[in-house]
Amino acid sequence: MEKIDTRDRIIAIADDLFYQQGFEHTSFKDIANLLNISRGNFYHHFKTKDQILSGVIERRLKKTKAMLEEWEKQGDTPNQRIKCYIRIVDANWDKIKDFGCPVGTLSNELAKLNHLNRKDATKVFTLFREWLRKQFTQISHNIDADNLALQVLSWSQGIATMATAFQDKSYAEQEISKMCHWVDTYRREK
Amino acid sequence: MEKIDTRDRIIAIADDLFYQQGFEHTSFKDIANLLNISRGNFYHHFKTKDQILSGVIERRLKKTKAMLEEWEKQGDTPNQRIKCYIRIVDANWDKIKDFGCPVGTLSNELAKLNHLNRKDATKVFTLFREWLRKQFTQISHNIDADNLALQVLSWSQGIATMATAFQDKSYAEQEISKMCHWVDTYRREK
DNA sequence: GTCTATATAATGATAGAC
DNA sequence: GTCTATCATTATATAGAC
Repeated sequence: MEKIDTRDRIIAIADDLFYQQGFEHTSFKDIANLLNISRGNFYHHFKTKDQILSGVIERRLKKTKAMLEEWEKQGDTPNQRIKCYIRIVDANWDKIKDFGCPVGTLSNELAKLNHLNRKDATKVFTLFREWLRKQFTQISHNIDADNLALQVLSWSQGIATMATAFQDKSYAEQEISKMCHWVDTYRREK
Repeated sequence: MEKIDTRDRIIAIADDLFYQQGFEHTSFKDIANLLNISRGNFYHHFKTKDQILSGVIERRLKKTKAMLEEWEKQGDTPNQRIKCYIRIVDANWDKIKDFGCPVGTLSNELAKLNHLNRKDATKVFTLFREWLRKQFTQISHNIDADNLALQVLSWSQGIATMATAFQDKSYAEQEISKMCHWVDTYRREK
């Protein structure tokens, strides 16, 4: 396991570039240059560019699952855990202001391309959605947890899009603190 | 004025295609096929593809201004006028669920491309923002009208992104009605 | 103003040597 | 597993006839 697998390195670089440049705008040449490998080498690991996309989405699903598990450990209460999600816009501000949310922007790009992997990209959203739903359920069984999960996703996506358009960090911070306060209006029953 | 200008026809088709396929994914060939003109003909009207983008953004700015003026006539109160904006997600649902919001998705695409016209695309957002700010100011001078304008934009963008990802119309309708109700918590002083 | 023909560069993808 | 050709296609863009 000492040697880093080329396939994994391709996917890791493609993940970054698909996020920062968009899927379609990223060429094999871009990835090859950053990895110092030849373009022909790609086709030993992937038959098509779409397969790289599949690999990238798979990687994002794995990373997201790992992050959600980490948040389970970090937050003692469901409210705290939900706030872990809310704060990622602030934590990743520098990237979001330039490239948007990686989940939302890929979803939008693949929608326009009518791409076969569109539904797969949505799965990343679904991971967050179900995790958030689970947290809200732990707060109370008398609330529409799935609906609240969607609201958190939606709110965050709005902030991310505004961030990319206007790059106003103070507005984002304000909205994030409002969201955190809003979450705490839902309290666990004793 | 009987003859429709080819330049205008190019921009109108490009406007649609940039929205539905993305700017970069749309080729001259795509536009030419729909217009039944030759590719070479383009360069009589535009020197580069970027100039078509500029033309499209200019067109969108004009159309947006016209729409905002129309809403000024339609709504008797600032609250009603703001709701004209809020309802466009519902009115354009069929397109938004497939292609997202034309303003937000172009803003995001040009951000990733680090495109020279990125700031111009943001101007469409700014038109809505300033118009909404004006409406909120008419409701009351004791509120942060610009901040509320941003909130309306942000909220709508979140709904649009969720629409493209999950295509759940009932959720969108619910959020829209919540927004309308929220707007009416701000009332004009007598 | 519109067309055909063409230049040029880049793309995704393949074949085969090492 | 990686490389160097190379192919076929597509893209933006140009030149010049009509």
